[in-house]
Amino acid sequence: MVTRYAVITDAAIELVAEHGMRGLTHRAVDARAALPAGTTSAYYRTRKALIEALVQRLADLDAADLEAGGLPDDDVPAYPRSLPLTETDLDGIAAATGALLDRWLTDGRTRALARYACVLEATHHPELRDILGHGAASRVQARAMLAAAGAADPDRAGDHFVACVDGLLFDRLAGAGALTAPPPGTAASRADLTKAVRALLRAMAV
Amino acid sequence: MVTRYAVITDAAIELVAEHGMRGLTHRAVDARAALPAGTTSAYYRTRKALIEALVQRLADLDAADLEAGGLPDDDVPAYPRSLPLTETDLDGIAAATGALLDRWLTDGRTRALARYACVLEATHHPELRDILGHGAASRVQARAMLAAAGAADPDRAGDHFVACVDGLLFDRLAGAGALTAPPPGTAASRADLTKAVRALLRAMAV
DNA sequence: GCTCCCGTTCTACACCTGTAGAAGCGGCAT
DNA sequence: ATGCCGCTTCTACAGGTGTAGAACGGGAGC
Repeated sequence: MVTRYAVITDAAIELVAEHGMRGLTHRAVDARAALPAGTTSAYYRTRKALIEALVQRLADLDAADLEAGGLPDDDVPAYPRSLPLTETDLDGIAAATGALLDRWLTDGRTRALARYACVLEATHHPELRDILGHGAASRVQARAMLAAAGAADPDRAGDHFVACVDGLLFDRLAGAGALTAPPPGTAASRADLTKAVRALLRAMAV
Repeated sequence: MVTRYAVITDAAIELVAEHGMRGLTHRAVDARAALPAGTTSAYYRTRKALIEALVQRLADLDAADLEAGGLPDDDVPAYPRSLPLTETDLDGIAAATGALLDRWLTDGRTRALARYACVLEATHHPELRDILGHGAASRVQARAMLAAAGAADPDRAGDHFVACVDGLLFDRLAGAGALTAPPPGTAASRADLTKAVRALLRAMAV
């Protein structure tokens, strides 16, 4: 059974992805989740509480994905749900990352868009940053990988790496690079992303 | 003499940077620009018109910076206002890019934040994308540079490059990497960014 | 049976926002 | 000076939004 809290926060995520933070209102969430009017307002009295719950939900979903390790998604077996922690071969890492990025562009698009909106929001609401714990997991992963690959300063390099990967993702999500890039969800897209990530890894691992 | 249009759109940019798109209202702009109530509403009857003007203003400001080429800023002589188009030495390009990025983190922070908010907004309002012409200039520049550096596929590589650079910027703007990164505005910050960009260039130029 | 309680649903209300139109005002041409 | 015309300023108003609290309902405990 899905708790009502999850129903509400999931609807909130969809709204933010579709209409931006501005589209997030108590009543809109009720409508989107097909709940009786006033429900969201009862569960999260203030808007701040609603946003925090939304961000927490994003973090929880990520944690669940991480939990699954590199295992394929039940729903979409072609994709991993997160990077395999054990992998040390750079080509393998790049391929997995490329696939993962492509997933964020297709199935995960909603969540990805909501996340960027929240990260931006965290700029003027620091408490969100703590909840989001911004990409702490991927950061740790990246550092470990680069350390294993023999980078001189794996911590800095790891941070640069995840920032760049986030940039690649954002670029396509926002449709900036989408004009020239291969369409998401295709093998070409995965290959292109993999290639970029591979280059990044090679660059950072020195 | 500064036109009233510029006063309004500049105030709008500040508002968006500080409080997000949600903070952008006709009345808030009036207050921020210390204009009589109702002024913004008279100049831009609809909210959509206001946003489009804001985005256009961002584009114009960028164009003005580009116009200045790699020349130092009048206000802040330590920084260039855009990348030198002529430069072909990779180390030189990296240094200039690093300095430029650091500028976006300090003096240009407001504009940078507003831009990211608008890019995100463009996700659900495609007409904004056309106005913003997303980073077309930097894209062209990057492609040319990488072509000169002998990259195999300079167009794709150039796009990857600007996406990654944007990622580095966003990462620090949003305060994600800001915890571990050197504080902006310092030589250390510039060095760190330059190093990351240098690595990127090396990676993409193959 | 009645009672109490907690989760749910409904209503109220002050305030904010977008947008339209009226009122005011200064200069220009007649 | 008179009348006209543009810019500017003010006011109105219909929704929308955040938040609080009242009404409802059904199951647990007596």
